[in-house]
Parts: sequence; C-alpha cells; structure tokens
Amino acid sequence: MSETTLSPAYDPAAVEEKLYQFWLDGEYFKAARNTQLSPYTIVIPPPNVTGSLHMGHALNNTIQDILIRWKRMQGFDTLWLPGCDHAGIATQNVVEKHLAEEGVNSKDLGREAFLNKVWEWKDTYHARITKQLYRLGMSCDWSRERFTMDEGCSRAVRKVFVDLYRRGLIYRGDYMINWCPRCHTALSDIEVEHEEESSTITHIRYPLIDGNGFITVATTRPETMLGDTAVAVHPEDRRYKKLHNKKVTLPLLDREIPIVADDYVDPEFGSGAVKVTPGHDPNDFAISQRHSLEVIKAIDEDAKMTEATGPYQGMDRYDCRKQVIADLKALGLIEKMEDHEHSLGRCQRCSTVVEPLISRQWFVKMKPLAEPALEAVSDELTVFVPSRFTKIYQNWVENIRDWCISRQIWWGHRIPAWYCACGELIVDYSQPESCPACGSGKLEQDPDVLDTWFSSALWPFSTLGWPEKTPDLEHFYPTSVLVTAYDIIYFWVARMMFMGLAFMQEVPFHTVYITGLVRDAEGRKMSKSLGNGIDPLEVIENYGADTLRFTLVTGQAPGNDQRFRQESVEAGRNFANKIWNASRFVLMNLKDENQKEISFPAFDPKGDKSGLNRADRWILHRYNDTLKGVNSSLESYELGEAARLVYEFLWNDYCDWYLEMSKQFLYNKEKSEIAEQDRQRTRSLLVFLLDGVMRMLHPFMPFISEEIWQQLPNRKEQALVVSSWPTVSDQLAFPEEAYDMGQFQEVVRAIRNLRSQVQLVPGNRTAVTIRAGNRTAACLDQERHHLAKLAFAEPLTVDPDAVKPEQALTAIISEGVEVYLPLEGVVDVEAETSRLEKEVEQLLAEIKRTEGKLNNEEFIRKAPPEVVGKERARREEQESRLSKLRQRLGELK
RNA sequence: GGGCGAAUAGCUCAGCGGGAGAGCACCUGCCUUACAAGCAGGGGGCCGCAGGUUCAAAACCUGCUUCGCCCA
Repeated sequence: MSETTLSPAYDPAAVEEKLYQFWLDGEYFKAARNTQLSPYTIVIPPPNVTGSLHMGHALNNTIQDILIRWKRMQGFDTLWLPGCDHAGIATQNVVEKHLAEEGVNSKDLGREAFLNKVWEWKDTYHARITKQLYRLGMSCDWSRERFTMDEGCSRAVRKVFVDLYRRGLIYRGDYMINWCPRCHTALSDIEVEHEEESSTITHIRYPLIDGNGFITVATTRPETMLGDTAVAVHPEDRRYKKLHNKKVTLPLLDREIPIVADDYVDPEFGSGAVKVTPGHDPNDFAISQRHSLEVIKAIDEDAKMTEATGPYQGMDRYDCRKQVIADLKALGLIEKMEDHEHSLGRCQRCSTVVEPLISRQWFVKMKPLAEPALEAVSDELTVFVPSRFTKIYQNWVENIRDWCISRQIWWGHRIPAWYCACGELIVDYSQPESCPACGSGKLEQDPDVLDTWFSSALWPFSTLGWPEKTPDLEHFYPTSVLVTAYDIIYFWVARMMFMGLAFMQEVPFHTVYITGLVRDAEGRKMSKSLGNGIDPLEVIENYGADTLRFTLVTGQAPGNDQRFRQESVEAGRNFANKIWNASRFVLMNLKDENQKEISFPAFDPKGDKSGLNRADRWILHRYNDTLKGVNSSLESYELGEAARLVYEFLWNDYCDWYLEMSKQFLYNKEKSEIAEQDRQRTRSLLVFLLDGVMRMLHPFMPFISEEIWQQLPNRKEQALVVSSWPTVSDQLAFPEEAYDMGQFQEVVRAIRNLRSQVQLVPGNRTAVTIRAGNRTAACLDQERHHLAKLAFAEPLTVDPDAVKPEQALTAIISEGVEVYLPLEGVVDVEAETSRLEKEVEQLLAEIKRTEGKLNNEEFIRKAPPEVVGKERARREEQESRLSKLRQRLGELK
C-alpha cells in the first residue's frame, strides 16, 4: 500500500475505491473451500435487475458484510455468494415502459426481439448494482457470482419443475386466479395487495319470477351482476326460507337464476341476500361448486365486458359499472346507495385493481411441501431472529394455498411443457424430439414463464451448482444465515425452506435474520412515487461508505423499522473523523522531529506486564471488556449494540482519557532513561490498542479501519480484512486498576466541575487539596502529573489527613474523597451554599430509597446476598457523603 | 374479525428483573501542538394509562388508550 498523507479531516473518497481494488486484487473475498475449516455461508438476497439499490439493500447487505467479515477474521471458510434476480414482471414492466418512451410497442417487437432488449437492460443494471456493492464495501466472492437466469440456475429450475410434476406436485387446470389486466398475467395470492378503500355499496332489486316482489342484494361491484348465476341466502334466515329454490330474473339481461341456501352467507350483513358471481369472486365460485351453478365469464383479460354481458359487451369494467347503475335506476331497481369501506386487491407491481377470473394455469400443490417446512422450524433446525417472526412464518405456512406459478409474460424461465396437436402434454427437462403418443414432431412449448419466486426459491442450492453434486454444494450447503426484510418472509423465506427440504433434504439456512425497513426521517416508507427515497450512493459520495454503514447498523434493532436521518449520518461522519484523528495522533508520535520512524517494541499481551503503569492497565482492562461485549453482542446478532460498544471504547476511553494521558510521556523531551522507557511503552500500547480496535471496527467500517491498519508498524498479516479477530484474555484483566482509575476520573471531573463554577479558563492552573483514604490518596499522589494536565491542579496536596483551606469550593465524591479548590476572596458563599444544599437534597432522596430497601425485612431475607451487600455499601457511602456535605455547609455559615 | 409491533429526555432511539442511558438539539466556557466534524462543564424524564406478579418492575403478566404493520 502506498503511503497516504494524513490530513486533519478524514476524506473517504481518497481511500475507499483504492482499498476495494486492493481487496479485489488480493482475492481476499474468495472462499477457500478448505474442508479443514468450518464453512460460513451467506447467499445474497439477489437484488432485482430492475434498477439500482436503495437504502434497504444498503442495510441488508451491510449486515451480511458485517457477519461475513467477522467470521472471516475468526478463521471460518467464509463464502458470501452474490448475484441478481431477473425479477420477471417488474423487469418486463420497466423495459416496456422504457420502450414505450421511445415509441416502441413491445408486442410489435415480438418475443425474441423484446427479450434481447431485456437482456441489454439486465446487463446495464446488473453492472450498476455490482458497482454499488463495490462502493458499499461488500466482501462478496465475485468469482462465484450468479444470476437467476444463467445456465445453471435455469437447469435447476427445469429439474425442479419436472420432478415436482412427476411427483404429482405440479398440476395444470382451470381455477380462479388473480389477474392483472395491465400486466396481462396471472398472479399468486401474495402478489395482490389489499387496501381499504371508500366506495359505494349499491342495493339492487332482483324481481322474483312469480311477480311477488323482489329480493334485494348489495354489492360494491354492480357490473359483476352481468355474470350472476344465483342469489344466495343463509339456510336459517327466516326472512328468506320461503324463497329457497325460487327463481329471480336477473335485471338487464333477463336471465333466470335460482335462489340458493348456503352457510357462507352472513345474514347480518346488508339485506342478508347476496348475488353470486362465480366467474369473478372466489367465495362465489365456492358457492357455485356446492350448488352446481353455471359459471359465466363476464369480464375478460383486458378487463372488458364479454359477449355474455349482451349489450355491455366490449365496455371497460368501470364504464360498465356506471352504465349498469344508470340502467338499473331507469328501471327503478336501485333501492339505495351507501358509502362503504371495503378492501380492494391491487397488483403489487402496477397497482391496477386485480380481476379474479377463471383461467387455465400451472399450480404447485402446497400441502405436502409445507409440512416438512413447518416441522423444520418447530424443531428449530431454522430459527428466526428475532423469534417473533417464527409465528408469522408458521401462520402463513399452516394456511398455505396452492401456488399459481405460470405467468403470461415473456421475461423469465419458460415452462418446460410441450403440447402436441393430438392433445398430448409432455413435461421434460429439454425439448422432446417427437410426441410420444402420436410421433408428431410438431410440438409447441407452453408460452408462459414461471413466477420469479420459483427460481428464487432454489437460490441457496442452485447457486452452489445443484443439480450437480459440486464440491461447493457439498461444503457450503446448508448456508449459515439468511438476512432479509420481513416483507418477503412469505414470498421468499418460506419457499426456500420447502424447496430446500424437498430437493436437498436439509434446511437452506440455520438462521434467518430479519431486518426492518429503512424509512424516511418522518417515518414514511421510502418510495418512488413519494420521491422520498434517499440514494445510498449519494450518501456515500458525501460522507463515505463507512459512515453510511455505521449509521445504518447503529440505527437498527433486528426486525424493527428505522428512520434514516441526516443528523444520524453526521454523527457517523463525526465518528469516522474521530477515528481518523486519533490514529493520526498515534502515527505522528511514532516519528521523530525529522519524520523518521522510531523503532519500539511491540506490546505482547501474553508477556510481562510489570512495567505497565495504572493507566496502561486500566485501558487494557477496558479494551478486554469491550471485546467481550462486542463478541457476545455479535454472537446474539445485536450488531448495532456491538458497533456502539466499539464507538464508546474508542471515543470515551481511548481518546478522551488514554490519549490525553499519553501526551504526558510522548511530549516529554527529557533524555533520561525513565522518560525514554515511558515514551516507548506508551507507543507500544497505543499501537497495540489501535490495532485491536481497528480489528473490532473492521466489520462495521472496513475502509477506514483497513486504511489506518495498513499504516501501523509491526504488522504480521497482509491485510486487515484477512487478519485475525482479537482474543479476550484474563491476562488483560486488571480490575483493581480499573477501580482506581474510576476514582481518579471522578476526582478529575470534580475538579473540572468546581473550576467551571467559578469560570476558570482552561490552562490556568490552580492549587487543589484532596483528602482521601490511604489507597486512593496514594493513587492520586502517583497520578499528580495527570491531575495537573487534565484538571489543571497544581500545586496539588493529597493527604488522608488534609485539612480544608480557609476559603475553598468543596466537592464530596465517592468513598469519602473530598476535593477542595482554595480561592482566596473569590468564593461566593451564597452560591456555594445553595449548590451544596442542592446536593444534600438529592442525596437525601437517594438515601430514602436505600433506607426503604434496607428496612424491608423481606428484602434482606429474599434478595441475593450480593444485592443486599451492595445496597448496604451504598448506604454507608451515602451517609458518609451526607455528613461531610453537612459539615462543609456548617463551616460556610 | 385474528395476529404482531411501537409508546423512555425537545427530536431520533438503545436498554428489557436489582441505583434512568446515547446521539442530536439546548445552556456555559474554551481556536489546550490528533480532531471546532472538536474539548470541558451543565440543565432536562410520574420510562403511554390502570391493575397484578415479585423482597425488587421502564423491563414480566392482564386490561385499556394512541399509532403502525401483517393476515382474513
């Protein structure tokens, strides 16, 4: 790596692209497929090639990269397999729209030419997505990149289709499906989004053929009456009992239709009688099956009225609705019209109102596939993080219905079924030579393609080479964790589960990490139509990828949505800058006046610690503790918490205290041996700690950590990305020094606080007297040079028997430590009195609580001894503080 | 109708059985040879409401209110 000059403000643009190239050149992301090592595998949720990555992708991939980089450093054989999804309907739609803008109609273009256009589109956007993942710093194994429509994945799709067909789990037939009149294709149930909308419910009178009046039905879709083949009432409904099996005349068409009795009808709703339109309502279709009713197709695939609707033929369904209402009004058959809220199904891809209609389609029989997928989750072979998503998954899989998989579009995997003029249907892996029934060579392949999710469902094993028994498949399947948002649990997670179990006899992943959605600052979902989306690339341009990653990961808790706010990004940017400058400080101090590298021994965490001072031991202790916390947070998938721990250690301990204290030694130009030893020891520790923190930071902020790490002396590994994860060690635990430093820090804060009471400017050193117990006094005495620097306390008197100077500000802190700031003639007695009185007041409130607990016999008896002990110590502490505070107050009067 | 989540400082959110936290914002003082994207100090909270469990509840249980999501 070339030397970079360390400018005072961190400039991510100067390092990020260069470092990504460095990682690629070193092939550090490439999985080793070393069977001696434990594998750790993630397959990327393949982004759609429709467009570019959004903030949700940035979050999702950041999480995966954190896990992968962490495991890679831990020595696992990590594979993060990247790739894209062809996204059938979505991509076909955007390309059609794009062509339309150029005045080209895709239907005129024809299938082949259109598909060529889509492939061009795919190439462009695929390249763009890859570039974006580079920019985000994603450590994917690009040598194993896949696409859902590449040769291997396509082979897997055909294999699964044919095998399921032969196992009787795929069938073709005429059933009611959801049809999008705009996309012109069938949809599965979950591709329809239901929305509450306000509309009108129209009450229509159907005259009885015997002339004895009317039966009134209510509907939100009056135009569907043209497809009615019955009226249904509840069997027990007294009002209509006498009308069972009578007939009514369907107005406008003069069709005679029966009145049937069916349990499905809710007698409480509306008039208690419902019109039955078997051709365009799933519930009505069910009624028609029970009563052998005729099924009429009243609306066609273009959402226009069919021949069966007589005079209305050819009208659009909404125009027809208006006309039907007008015509019924003219006949006096509208009883009333009321406002009504009802749920309306819209196409997930284009928002067009979906039309339920009967159509010949291909389906997957779900029950037999769903059962193992349920069992695997209840047996915890796959677990959800957070666990509440288990129930969401189970609920859906338990109530699963057959899956309509054929789509009447061009972009996708062509269904491997061929038809012969003789009526024979052939399902096979590849095009048959001739018809096995009649021998004809004239076979036509089914024009439809498969639901995109059919190929996505195979992703965890098709990408590893299945159906071949490849070494990759052998080593890396099942994958370790799947990271995805909660909105595709049904679409994708569940389907991968049952396909994995059906074809690999093993779950596709052991853990499913569910993320929330990234919303805008106001909490709205980011969307193209609202125009409130924030482009991750733009954030990277302005702040750098590390900042974006840090912002996203600290802003999220598993399964919860997060708001993306400018202020959070700035906080992340500030952190990056802090890291940069702390490192700059360390590196600057490894050179002499002539900018020559100073050589110094590397700190050995396993070696002799006798030369270390109190602050050294304390910071090692904090470092070790932080590492413990980071480890356990990562183990439990609390990535945001882990990142926060690194942040706190680096900023609050390393920078605010240790760096500041290190200046005592580094800036000391004395030539004595002791001064030299101090400088060398400090350098060793600063570098050891910076090295360790960069390791801990690397999964979260890979660029800045690598950049800094590359400039550290005494490195043994080639790159941080492939270096080892640090280890927790008892040899780095110094609880006593941690305690003493805590006391020291309290004293520093107390002095600073007193100084700010009287607005003493920094740098202006003043005398301080401290009275403390032997141990603390000795400790503070030893650290007097630090107190002079950090609290401007000079001259300093520390003594267990110190007496309060005549005129002084007082602070009473823990363990009875008293801090005095003598200020001849400056002490404002009134202000000092009220300050101390306020402290007494607060203390009394605390004492009341502690007393309350200790006076409670049950607390003493039932609470764990250590808790009781803690509470007793606290009371002693409080009492001692109280008496000292009162004493000072007395002296002031 | 069924299920789930959220409600904690002015804002955005962590914390999920033992003394209420962070970042931002706010107030005061500082250009202290790493960093003003910074340093030091400070103010600010019936942890949505009501019950219950417990020696002990912001946390666990029940009900309610408001907001959001999923399913039918």
